[in-house]
Amino acid sequence: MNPKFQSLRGTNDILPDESRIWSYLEDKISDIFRRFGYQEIRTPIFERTELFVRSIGQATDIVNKEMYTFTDRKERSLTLRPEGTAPVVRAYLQNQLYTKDEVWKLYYKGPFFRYERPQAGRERQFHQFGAEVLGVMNPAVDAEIIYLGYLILKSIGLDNCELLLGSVGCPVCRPGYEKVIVAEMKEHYSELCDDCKRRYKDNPLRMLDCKNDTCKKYLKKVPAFTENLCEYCKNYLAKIEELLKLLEVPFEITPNLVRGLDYYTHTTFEFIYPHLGAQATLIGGGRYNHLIEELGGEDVPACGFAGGMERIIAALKNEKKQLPISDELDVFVVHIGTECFKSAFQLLQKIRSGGMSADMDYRESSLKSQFRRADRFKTRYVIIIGEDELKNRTAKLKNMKTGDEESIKSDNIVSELKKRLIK
RNA sequence: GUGGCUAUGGUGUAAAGGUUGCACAAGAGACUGUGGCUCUCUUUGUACGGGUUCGAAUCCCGUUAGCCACCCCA
Repeated sequence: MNPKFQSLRGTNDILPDESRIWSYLEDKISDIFRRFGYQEIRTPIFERTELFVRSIGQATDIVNKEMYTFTDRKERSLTLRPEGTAPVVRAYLQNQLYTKDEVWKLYYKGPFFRYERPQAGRERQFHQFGAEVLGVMNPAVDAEIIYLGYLILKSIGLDNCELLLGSVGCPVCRPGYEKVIVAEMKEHYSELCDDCKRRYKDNPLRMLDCKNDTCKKYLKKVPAFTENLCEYCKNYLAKIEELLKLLEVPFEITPNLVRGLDYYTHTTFEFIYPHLGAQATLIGGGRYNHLIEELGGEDVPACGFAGGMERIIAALKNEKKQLPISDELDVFVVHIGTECFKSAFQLLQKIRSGGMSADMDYRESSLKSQFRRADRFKTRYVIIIGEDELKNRTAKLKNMKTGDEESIKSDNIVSELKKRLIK
């Protein structure tokens, strides 16, 4: 078959076999967020373009080439949200949440959009969940945010991820360190790759992330940022390390963990699942102390992370772990002959009203094919209504696991099923 | 955005320019009221649009989509 339409590049239909996994994970993740005291927030799918430009950073790849931006009928530039933090901060300011409480712990989940070349683990419409703590500057928050990510991954069976931890400094020490990089790289400028030449001017810190061999060679001589942090930042990072050790979360200090969004300050971290190819980051996050001010609020500190659903599911599949997903059907109603259809249909709805899952074949299929169907649906009990049963005002109840059959009075079917299925 | 690889029933795979075959899945039956196992039968395909050729799944071009690497990020 050649359908007239197909989904756009980088977008996917999540079919029942997959959506079962999605719902399971979403429930599990929401549950953990709630246990940690986070409340859900839902923000619109699109915002003014300027919000993302201001928050993510003019010079970043996301803003420069990866946004789904369009003009609406009033000639406003709008953008499909490429990430979750900026909208949350916007909502926090717009709704003046800070007047109701100094501290907010929020979580979200949903679709996000980036115009990139798709690849396994990278879609144009992808799905993230995330958490933000607004209003507290304390290493305990950073540590808890990291622990939260750790626990989510662990509780779904991904307990062998690597945690990378770093710091991008603060306005006190970052400019100084950028000078160190620039000074060190000055004499090699002509040999740098094109990207690094640009970064040299725009954002020297990003050079540390370069994969080019020549650049890497020279960058090795640059002292690690973790050695050049100001006393405050150094202490802050050390306290997070201390708390993570307390919580028995293994981590690795990465001197050059630079993230692609400009708003980060101090803490940055990433959970990596190494067997996933190039798209290995499952969860990424950090502290963003000046974003709220940048978007027009007071200077409120904040910290958060986001995790990628598609990647987590890919990792889970790679692990070949069985998820405890139940797709069993409680009851399948089998009918024989036109006469019995009505009673079967009525009974079906009664069973459902009684709180059990039930289905039937709406076609007049053979008994055999109805049973085959019941079997495929992993049915626990089959109810059979035929002419004999109709005459005697009874139905046959068959336990599909044991094969046992018994005859039951019509009036008692629902209660008998309940007795067996609902504990 | 750059480079490379790929596209055959619903799914997974064969056919080295000459009849699109197999397995699984799906449907019907093998007992005139009973599923899983077995057996039989049936349905369904060369991604789309051009070109080369007597003849194209096969060669060429374009489109679309997927994959891989770069880039970036969740």
